[in-house]
Amino acid sequence: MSRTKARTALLRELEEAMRRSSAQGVLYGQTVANVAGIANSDLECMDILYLEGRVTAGRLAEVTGLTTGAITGVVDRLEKAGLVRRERDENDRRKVFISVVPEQAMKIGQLYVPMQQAMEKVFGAYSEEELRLLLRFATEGYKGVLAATEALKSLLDTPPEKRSDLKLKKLRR
Amino acid sequence: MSRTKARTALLRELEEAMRRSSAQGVLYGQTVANVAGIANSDLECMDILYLEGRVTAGRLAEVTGLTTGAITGVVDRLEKAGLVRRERDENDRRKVFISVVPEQAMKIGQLYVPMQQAMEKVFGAYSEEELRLLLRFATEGYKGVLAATEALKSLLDTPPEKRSDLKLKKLRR
DNA sequence: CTAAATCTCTTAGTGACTAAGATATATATC
DNA sequence: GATATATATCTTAGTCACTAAGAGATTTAG
Repeated sequence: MSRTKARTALLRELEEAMRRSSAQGVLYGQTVANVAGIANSDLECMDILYLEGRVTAGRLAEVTGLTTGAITGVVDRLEKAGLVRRERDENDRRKVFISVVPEQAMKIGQLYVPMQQAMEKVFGAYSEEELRLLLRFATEGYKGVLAATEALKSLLDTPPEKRSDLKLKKLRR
Repeated sequence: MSRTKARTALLRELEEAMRRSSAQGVLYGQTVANVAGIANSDLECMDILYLEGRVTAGRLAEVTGLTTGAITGVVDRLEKAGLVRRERDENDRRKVFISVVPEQAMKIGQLYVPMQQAMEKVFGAYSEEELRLLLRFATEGYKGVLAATEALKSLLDTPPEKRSDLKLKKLRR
């Protein structure tokens, strides 16, 4: 019994700690956007472009969950800031590929240096085996949160009379 | 050397996994706000109220980094939704305390159930000792990110000519 | 008692977003 | 090959949460 209680307390602490560090991570991202002088969504798109390389406007809309109209605005701003370029696909001229301008984008990359250094320092204190445990946890955690998100979204498709009587708005993705 | 390389690769994977799960966590929060039919900041304030209990409008502005004007809007919306109540401080009648209406707020709490279940399931696969490691990591990680955020913000106070030539906007916190 | 400080709210203006539809191009059908 | 349908992006009009600045209202200091 005492064993179980200790574990319960540990789990609560863990949840709290995870929440806090996650919230702080969000704040870091917002600060990066602020310092770079771009909107939050703009930074998110830069991130996607960095991960996926050359990507169409429609794909950005898909991944971010924004409308194509909003993406037009995002790309306009990023282009004006010299961070990305629009390139029409020569095979399918309806498509517009967005690609980063590496020299400019690198300046944004610089803003992640403090974070990387902090993380290096933290990771430095762990053995390789411990790091593997952390990796396993991060991977499983991601899957768990993804599943939870889907579960939550599916509430929206449940007819309202079968749900709690919260006032609900349409979800936009 | 091969040892070092393996570790480097592990670290990269870890960073990537952390980033992904963190991004998914943000998405979960946005989904909660969407399902509840309130704005993101409104949910953040509910969160603070839940953690800190009865809190003044000014304190909400402080913690969220929003202006007091924005908080007036947040509280207006939350009050209209029946989630919080405004109460004037009888000792200092300039102050307005905000407190949650438990019955209504509980409905929002329900929206975190899928997440909690997912997390329980993930945590279930770990021994108590492993959980302690995760807690240590989460705690240290939080501190690291916090420090990194401060370091990044301090760039803003550095005179522009000593910084990279990024176009910068004023930060708002 | 008056001046300054503190706390919230109001006002005017801005920027990112959505929904709906316009435009341009590509694909399928007869 | 012409016409209809589908696809990809952009445009337009309107909305909503936000900021900056300052207007009450009340408290604290001199």
